[in-house]
Amino acid sequence: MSRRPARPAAYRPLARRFFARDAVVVARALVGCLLVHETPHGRLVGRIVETEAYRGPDDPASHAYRRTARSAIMYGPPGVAYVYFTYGMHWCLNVVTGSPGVPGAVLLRAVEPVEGAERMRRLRGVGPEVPAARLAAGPARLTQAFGVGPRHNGTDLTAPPLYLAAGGPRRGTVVAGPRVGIRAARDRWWRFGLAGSPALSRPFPRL
DNA sequence: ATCTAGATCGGCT
DNA sequence: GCCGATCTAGATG
Repeated sequence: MSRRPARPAAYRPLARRFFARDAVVVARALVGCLLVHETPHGRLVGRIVETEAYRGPDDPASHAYRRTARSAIMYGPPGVAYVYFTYGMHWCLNVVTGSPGVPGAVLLRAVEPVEGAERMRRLRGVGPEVPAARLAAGPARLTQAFGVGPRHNGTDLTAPPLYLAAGGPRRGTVVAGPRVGIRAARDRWWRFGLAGSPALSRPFPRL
């Protein structure tokens, strides 16, 4: 019996057309996929356990609700990174969805480390008291653990060094809930997660 | 378990 | 000027 090795020599990037769909569809589909960063110091890999969809002029919570210098990238081609700065100190990573003129993006909120947990620990500046599953359990923790920052804004996420990859058959159930930190449109359940994952930024409310 | 404050600054009303 | 698509440490039930 030949089985998939735990640490394959390479991962298969998701094609650009994967992202050329509605943000809500892509957000749900990305749960279980992989985030890969090939750095000079080694490869960092995490399984995506939490995402959020942000759309365009119909979504008051989205940066692309209005087209501005910052949000213009969400109006561009899909499969591109949108990295923004918030709260004076944090960076968050999105992948642009839809098609030029139809804005959208998916915020990567949490991954469970698959490869490179030790390096992630150093990048986070935390010790062994933090369990591996908590190293990238939040949008700003994720970027810090993966060494992602402003230099990645506008880069292509369908090819190395920083890319998204297929994750094989999805284990577990995808659940939905209101987006975190969003007051507007709380009835739109555009936050998706792997039910019961220890790497979620926070639990999904039971309703 | 749940709350609060404080850090810190770019974007945009 | 105000306010975040956040995180951490510390206090309190």
